[in-house]
Amino acid sequence: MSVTDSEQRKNRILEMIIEAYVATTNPVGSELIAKRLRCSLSPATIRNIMGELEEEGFLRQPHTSAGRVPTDRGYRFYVESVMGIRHLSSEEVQQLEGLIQPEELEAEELFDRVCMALAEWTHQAAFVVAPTVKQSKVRQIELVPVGVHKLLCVLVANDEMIASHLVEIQEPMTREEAMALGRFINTELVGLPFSELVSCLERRLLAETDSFYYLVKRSLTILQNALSTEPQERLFLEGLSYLVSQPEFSQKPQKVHEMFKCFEDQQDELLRCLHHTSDHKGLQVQIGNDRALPSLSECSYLHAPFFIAGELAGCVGILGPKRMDYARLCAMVDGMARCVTDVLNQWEHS
Amino acid sequence: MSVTDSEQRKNRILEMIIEAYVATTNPVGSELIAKRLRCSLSPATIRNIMGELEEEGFLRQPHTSAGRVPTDRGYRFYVESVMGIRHLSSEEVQQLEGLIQPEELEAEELFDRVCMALAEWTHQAAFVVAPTVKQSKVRQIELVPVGVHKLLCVLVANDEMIASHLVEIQEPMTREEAMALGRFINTELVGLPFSELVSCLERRLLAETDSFYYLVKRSLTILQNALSTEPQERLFLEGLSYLVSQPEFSQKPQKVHEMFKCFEDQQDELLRCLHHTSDHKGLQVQIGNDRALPSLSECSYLHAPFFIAGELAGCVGILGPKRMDYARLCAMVDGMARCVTDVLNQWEHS
DNA sequence: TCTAGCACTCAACACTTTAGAGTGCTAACA
DNA sequence: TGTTAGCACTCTAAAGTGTTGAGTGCTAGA
Repeated sequence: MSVTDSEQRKNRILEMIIEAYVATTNPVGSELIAKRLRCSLSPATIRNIMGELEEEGFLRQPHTSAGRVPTDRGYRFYVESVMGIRHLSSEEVQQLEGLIQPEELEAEELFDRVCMALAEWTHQAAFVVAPTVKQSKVRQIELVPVGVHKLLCVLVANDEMIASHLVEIQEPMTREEAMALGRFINTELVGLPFSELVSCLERRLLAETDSFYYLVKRSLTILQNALSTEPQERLFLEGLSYLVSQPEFSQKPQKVHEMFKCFEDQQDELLRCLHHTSDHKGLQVQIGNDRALPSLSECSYLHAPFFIAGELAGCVGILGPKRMDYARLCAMVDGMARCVTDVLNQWEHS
Repeated sequence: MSVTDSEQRKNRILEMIIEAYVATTNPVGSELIAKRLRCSLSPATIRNIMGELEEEGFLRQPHTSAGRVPTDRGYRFYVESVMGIRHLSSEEVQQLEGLIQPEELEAEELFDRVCMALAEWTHQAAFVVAPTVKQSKVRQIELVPVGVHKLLCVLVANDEMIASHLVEIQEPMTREEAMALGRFINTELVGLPFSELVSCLERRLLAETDSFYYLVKRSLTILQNALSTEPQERLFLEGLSYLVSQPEFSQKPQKVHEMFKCFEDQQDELLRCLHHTSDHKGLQVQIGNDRALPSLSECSYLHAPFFIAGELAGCVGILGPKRMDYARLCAMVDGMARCVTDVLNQWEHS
């Protein structure tokens, strides 16, 4: 038997162990695997191989007389080298698009639906990290006086994102003044990234010779105020009940409490974590994460990016116990991300 | 000993049992109560009284040789007749106002903060049922064309509530047309309740002689669309981790899963439930609720209304296990509700 | 009307036993 | 050299047993 043959067999056995464990939550013994292999190998041989896999750090035994359980490293190896990702058929993707296609036009509504649909579909806690206007460029900004000392500032980005913020203003502003200011903003600032608006206006203000000095100053105050409350990105989170009902957590209420505390109080941390590992490469799998978020050390999350006009815009993903059906769920998350990209780009062109 | 004396004593003992049980989660025995009463009665006498309380349905025994535990009826009686509500001092209310007073001006932000602050303060899951523009009257409506086929419809109510909805329009609309339509709406419809806008416009449309026929028709389409996606009221929910960590639930993962499923999928039902029992009378306590929401049968919730311009606007409350410190929590919820009323009315007058 | 005393009940805990699942090792076999 | 049967060994989970102690209800007497 060649070296690669033996390696292949080992991988196959690791795969079977992981799949059996994921399905049953029970440590997997040599006999079960032998049975599944239809007598091509005896339990004793399987045991030898399992011993090797344990030495290499892919498996471990909860106790002497128990079967084997995958380690983080085992899962990781499985995800990266062993499992096959089934891609969704185009019919499945179309069905999915029907599911999330909202009648309304607001991006927020779409992301919310995507998140709920993903949770419902995978029976796992699902999340969406969504972009906000702050990541795009100005298409249009409208100022609507509301009452005497308030101004509703509507920010429209070139990728259909919309945000509106109420801003307090010291001196009252008439509708005409608001329109003049709006005209100024919409001729001078269109096309700039929202993230650079403030610094750009500040620069113009320093060069005091600007003939629009007063307009620049006033827009700066308002936009600074409006943009300060606009987050960089938004997190949608749904289906937490699925997380609670996982057998590995239902015996550890302490763990569940920690996780929920984390969702409530550490959203920034959580976002940073998801964002940090997300890049253009596509689907990502994170198995456990002791360093960044100890409360989620017993969880895995997997997420895939979606794009607007070819640019990375955000990601969709799920969060579950380490013991999850990676092959199936990867396909689903990946499919959903593609689907979101499709829908967003249909919007773009409409 | 007169009848009322004996009744008073019985109530005192019920009170002590409930308070001891709330504090420890353990069934309460006669000896403990006797000790707390500083030897004014012997355990045997207490036992007799406890026996009576059990016959009357206020207490029950988990098993023969256990202490007593309050029944729903026991809690109810305690809340209605026995416990004393301490009201918050004005300093405490002021402190509270400092805590929730947001720097931003949006009502949504306020309610969100109130909800989080209440959860943090009480260490219970907290909720706010908040009004939307649909419950108020039109102060101002602005139409902002966004792109070619979209219109942002900003609804400003006379009580500072603001909502904006993106509406798809068939025929493109210029900025001038939008302004004309806006002028029409803001002269003709101001002061009407948002809930009656559509029917009012429909009536005018039937009387075809209206000289503004075209404007009426166009506003109807737009407002119908904008208002259809505006909910009647919004539910804010925070601090669910506190619910998870209650000892009575941490042993019943099934229950926790049901509760979370309910929060995720039955928000309407939940809202209806909270709204139904909320009225002008003030603080309300619901102990268990088997009929309406079986998933929350093990929970109590208590909530107090807040007002805008003297009108019932919504409520704030908490949700926890039946075994909760009603006296303390009632005072807190009541205080928070008053505080919200104060803040909202300060806004109103500013 | 209250209380001391007593018999009774039952959950909780510690302890023991047993069954069985699974292992590692060894010697024999292909 | 890789595979396998056999066997001793380990350890958990479940079931059974005995003991303890908290708490009760009842009764008779103050």
